[in-house]
Amino acid sequence: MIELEKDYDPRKVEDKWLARWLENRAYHSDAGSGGKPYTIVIPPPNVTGILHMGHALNNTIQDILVRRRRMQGFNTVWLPGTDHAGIATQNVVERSLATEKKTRNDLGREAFIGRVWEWKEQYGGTIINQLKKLGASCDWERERFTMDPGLSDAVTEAFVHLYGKGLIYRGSRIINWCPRCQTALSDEESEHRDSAGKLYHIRYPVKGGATGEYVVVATTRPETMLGDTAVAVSPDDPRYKDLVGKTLILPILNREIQVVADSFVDPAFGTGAVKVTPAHDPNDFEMASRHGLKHINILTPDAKMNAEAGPYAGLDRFACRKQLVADLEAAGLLEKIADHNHAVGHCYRCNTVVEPRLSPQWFVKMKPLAAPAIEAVKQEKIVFVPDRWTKVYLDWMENIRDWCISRQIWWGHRIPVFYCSACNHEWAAKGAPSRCPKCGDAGIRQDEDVLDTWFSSWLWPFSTFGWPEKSKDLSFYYPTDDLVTASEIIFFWVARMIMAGYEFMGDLPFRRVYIHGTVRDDKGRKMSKSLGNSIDPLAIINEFSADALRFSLTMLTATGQDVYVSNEKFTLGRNFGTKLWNAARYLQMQTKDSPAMVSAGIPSAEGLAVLLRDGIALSPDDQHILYLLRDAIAACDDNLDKCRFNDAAHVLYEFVWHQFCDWYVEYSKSVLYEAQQDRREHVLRVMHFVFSNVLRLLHPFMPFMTEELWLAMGYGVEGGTISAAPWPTLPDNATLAGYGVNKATVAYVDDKYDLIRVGRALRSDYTIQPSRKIAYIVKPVSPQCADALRADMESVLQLLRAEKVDIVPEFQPAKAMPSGVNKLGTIFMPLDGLIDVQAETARLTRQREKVEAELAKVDAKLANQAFMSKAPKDVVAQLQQRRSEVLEQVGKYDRQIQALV
RNA sequence: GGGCGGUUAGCUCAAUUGGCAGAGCGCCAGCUUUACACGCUGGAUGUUACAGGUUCAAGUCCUGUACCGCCCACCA
Repeated sequence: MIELEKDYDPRKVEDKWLARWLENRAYHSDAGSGGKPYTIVIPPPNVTGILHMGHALNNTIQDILVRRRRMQGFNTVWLPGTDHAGIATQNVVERSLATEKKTRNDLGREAFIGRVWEWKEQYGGTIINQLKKLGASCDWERERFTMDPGLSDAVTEAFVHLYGKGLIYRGSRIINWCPRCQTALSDEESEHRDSAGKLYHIRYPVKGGATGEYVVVATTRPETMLGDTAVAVSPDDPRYKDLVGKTLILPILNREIQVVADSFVDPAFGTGAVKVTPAHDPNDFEMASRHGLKHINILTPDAKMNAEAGPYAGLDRFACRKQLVADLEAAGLLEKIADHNHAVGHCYRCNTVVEPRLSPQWFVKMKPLAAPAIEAVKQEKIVFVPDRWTKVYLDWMENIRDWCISRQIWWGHRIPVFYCSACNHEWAAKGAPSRCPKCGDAGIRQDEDVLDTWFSSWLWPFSTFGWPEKSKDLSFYYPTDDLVTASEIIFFWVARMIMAGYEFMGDLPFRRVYIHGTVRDDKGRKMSKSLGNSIDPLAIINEFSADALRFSLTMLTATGQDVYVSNEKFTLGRNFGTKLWNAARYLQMQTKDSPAMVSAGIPSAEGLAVLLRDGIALSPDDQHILYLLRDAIAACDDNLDKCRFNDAAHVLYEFVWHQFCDWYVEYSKSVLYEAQQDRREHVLRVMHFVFSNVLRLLHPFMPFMTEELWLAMGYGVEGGTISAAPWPTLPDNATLAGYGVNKATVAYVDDKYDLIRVGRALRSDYTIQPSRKIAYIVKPVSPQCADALRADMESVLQLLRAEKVDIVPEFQPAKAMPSGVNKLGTIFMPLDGLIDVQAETARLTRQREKVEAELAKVDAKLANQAFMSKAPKDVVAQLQQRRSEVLEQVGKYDRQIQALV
């Protein structure tokens, strides 16, 4: 044993263990080196990221899963890494360039990418180090980065494969364009946000019509009219029947445009006439292809008006909107401006309003990839926890649209497509070809675009294990077991990984997806930098400890529900840690003279048998705590199996604090302080046995403190680790009985504790100083109870803090005496004339009223014939049992009140 | 517009399959009880959002309403 300091110093202990774990390669796994595999791949945080509460929760959950499996003997690997986060990282580096008054164009592509790598080398390890501080038991030797050579190779392989199958194509489509990042975004990367906009009603004069003959169109983006090539109306709209086919004059530009009929148009919305801007609206684009309309792009990449915008060329889109509206108004062509709330797309990286824009981009055909991924989930080969996400996933998958994978940025995997300038041949290839495979010309160039970051992430579960090589790791660790992530990322990542798994590996990427809630502030708002309401997990680690952070988060997060946190909430985990620490200290102090007793805490095949070495029978309290320990292990396992992490933590919290500390340790004091040596040692054994189990059960939740205590208590050896200790299992009921744990005794102890509570309440009601030892009298309900209590008197005295407790079966108090009723009997507190008759009458009357109310309730139920005939027997029996108890108590109170007057 | 989640003690949340509504924090009273005041003992606190329904029995199942939140969506 290593003596524990009075105060736990988490900074010292956590730093120490962190260093040792890394040094000892404590969490390294080798393929095939014993044990069935258990695999988790981390959702790779952005390399630009810093640890926030969402990460803390996400990784704590993964660590709980992984640490438990490791202790259960699985060959466990938790693979860490980071994501190159194309746009986000490029933005970060561009910002730092901006401080030097430079742009990426000043550097050129190659030099800029060099800068990004420099940045990555310098700051990219931040979040990994923060994960280590959290206690994440990743196999750090396996850390991967989505841009490292192996993964880049996987990306090219995947691209070439899909290209070869015709599942990747290039086409001009309306895509979401971020004018600030100057790149296309996928549909998922454009976040729709409700905003209070305007609906502008604009008059388009009819060519050759009378003065004042207009078609009025409604639009939220008036500046796009500069790109209009038609106006569409519903074919069934009587108002416009005669207009179809006619020509309108586009105001300002005086472009002649046709009126076309298209069933897309909803006659009930706006004016029933829609301006058609094929180059800046996906629906209009569709309409244009149906009617053979021209596309006129009016925007530059940074969302300024281009030459097509005539007088507005050069203006920013919003400035143009303002000017155009003013000009229309001056020309009498603005009918009205109505308020209109609608959702506007924003760039998920920089929050700029995205602009739908016609642009040549690369796409992946998703429908064929989706089919097996839908099947897998429908057949429950892959399950979502909580189950409701299954529907969200399936809805999205069944309506999946092609994925825009090209980005006009520099940081990322360059699209491996090459063009021959001699023969215009286009092909995809791995490596760096030097000649056109078709004509042999050396004049070739590679596509300028890079791939969407998620194009590398979707390969993560197998690219990290060496794919496309058929590595030993890959065959051993794949498919992975659990994926733990947040709901935001189901479409971005989870769904795509499932598709990639089937497409490239021919097998599912993971068996279970646990979706946890979002961490919010105490007002329910998402934590964000701009709101300034973030709680920094590292600040919590510094103020409390990593264990406290983890345990608190786990306790507070109901399965799949959002969690609201504030600084004070982390005292929960801190206080629990302190409790555990002090329990350990107490145990150590008591064990000083009997060091051998520690052996009961050392996991061994003997298990409980070690307790019985001296042939001493287990006391009722011993039996009780062992029984509850068994229950706690069972409940903890069950909850962890079901991803009910908060319930699992709660079971342990309750067991450790209230069962072990408040009752068992308190009981043990009488034995430890007063009993003879062999009984002392016996109790110490039970305590070490239980405590050792507790430490192991808690290890996944609070790895640092449990590791420290494991060594300090002497359950482990110097240089060892609790993660190598076996996960607790306890014998079933029958075996437990074989060790002398008797279920009836356990039930008796529950009743005994209840009796003690009644006795304590008496003392409290009469404000008797705790230091004053009371002599109680118990009138037992039966001779068996009397025997049990007599045999168990040491425990009763200790827990009741009583001087003595007389068991008097025939006790009839001669005078009024405070008392309380319990299953085992009535407990009296003789006070030697101190009783205040009035106060006591009031107290008893109050208590009687309570019991009587319950009696009335129970009686009403029992009188209900329908209930009696239809309710199951055990429910009725339970109620009848309760009735007799309550009835008896009412009678007791009556008699006591009687005695007072 | 479609979908999902939530509404339970002062606060934050639990409550597997319908079967005596719980915990933490806070609150009240008492405590230098020799591990722990980050503690111990005792205590108070509920029209389970609302309105109906099913059932012997509803926080739990069904129908509807209100409010809060999230996700998806091509009504310009």
